[in-house]
Amino acid sequence: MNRKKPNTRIQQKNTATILEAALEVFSQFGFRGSTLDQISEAAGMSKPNLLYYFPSKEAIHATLLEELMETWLDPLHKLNADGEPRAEILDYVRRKLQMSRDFPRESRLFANEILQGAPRIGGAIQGELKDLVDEKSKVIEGWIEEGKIARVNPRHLLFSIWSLTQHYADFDVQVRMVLGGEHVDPFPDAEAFLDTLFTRLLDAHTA
Amino acid sequence: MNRKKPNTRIQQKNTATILEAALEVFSQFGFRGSTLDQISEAAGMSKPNLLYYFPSKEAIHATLLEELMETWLDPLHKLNADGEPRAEILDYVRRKLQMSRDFPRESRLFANEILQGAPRIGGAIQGELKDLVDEKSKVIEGWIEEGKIARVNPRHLLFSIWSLTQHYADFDVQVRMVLGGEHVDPFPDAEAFLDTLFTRLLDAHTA
DNA sequence: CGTGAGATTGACCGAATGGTCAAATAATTT
DNA sequence: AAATTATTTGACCATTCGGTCAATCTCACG
Repeated sequence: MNRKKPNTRIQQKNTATILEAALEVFSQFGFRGSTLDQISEAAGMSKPNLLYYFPSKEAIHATLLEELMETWLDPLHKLNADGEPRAEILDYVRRKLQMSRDFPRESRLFANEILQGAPRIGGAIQGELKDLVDEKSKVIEGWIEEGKIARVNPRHLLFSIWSLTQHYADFDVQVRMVLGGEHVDPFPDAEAFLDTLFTRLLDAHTA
Repeated sequence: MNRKKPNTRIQQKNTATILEAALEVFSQFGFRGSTLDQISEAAGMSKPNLLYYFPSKEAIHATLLEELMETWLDPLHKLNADGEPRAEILDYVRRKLQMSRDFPRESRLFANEILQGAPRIGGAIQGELKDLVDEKSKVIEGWIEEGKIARVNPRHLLFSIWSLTQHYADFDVQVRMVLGGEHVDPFPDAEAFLDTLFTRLLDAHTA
């Protein structure tokens, strides 16, 4: 009766396999640039079998984006108003950078969606994300008023954290090409750089 | 005889119209996600007419990317080793941000290409761009050694400038949604924020 | 073992895609 | 104005696309 929840082990395994393959493909080519044949090949099963587990290409994509939004908002949720301001923000930066390292495909999936005008997650952006940003901006504003961190535009501070950290996932290819060999791991240097950057930004003339 | 250069006025006008339309479409949907029908409709001419001026979909895309690379490298070229370090870098940031405001589609076209693994401009990235970055990194390194700016990783400094400025073009939709109304212009605040950010980053403990 | 529900796929469909071609139209030249 | 050349497009083609379907295969359970 319930068509949505995977019940048997086979169903669980296959939906997971499909979503994994779809993430690989969608994150690289975007929704319209990806084909069910690509996904089915990546998943190692026939195209009709994909559509046995998901009603359509769009349903697969939608499921991925749904899961993504949770993962995506989580690090910001953890920004604790009662914590030590500098440490809270620097930890947030580190968590976001870690996500770029560990889940680059998710980052690219998100980037693709936004690049195309957020046609499928515009609601979540204007709703959940905006609300969360409003809330956390007030927290940051409070820290500024208390003199705990230097004065900055809170919303643009968040934008800067997103862009700087996601850059290492979304533009990974460029980063590695510019740095030289492909064997190079940019992340240690990136973390050190971002640490320095945000420390200097937030500590400025805060004795 | 010469099939590459637009000679007559009609040719010049039409190739320009086509490239303009193609930029609009490719920048939103990426190469594989865009269709010749979309482009021909956006250009206000028939599909066979597109292919009268360009041999293929790929040729249109390639032409756009070629033009783009010049535009893209130009601001960094202007970073002057003999100028005042802080002003040079801040001017570079402002130029890049201005490009995000004035040429957001070019930025998205570039982002799409990199997201897909830079299959068509990988060469230019490993060649021209890497060389330019190597050169300018030495300049920045020199400024650091002279004590003109605070110590930072020059390459990651450049990455940070790219990511922060391009974010306002590539993620424009998200930025506007999070900030509230669509009538809001994020750029004045963005410029002020980036000014502050890089000033604090580069001035730190440089008496 | 048998059987029936669940899982899998080859063959196929209509629509869309990149691209061709011949015929028509508009400029340009003589 | 006639002839030549450049431009434009409707009709078409082969391929690929998302999706369907009927026919199989598999496997848990009696």
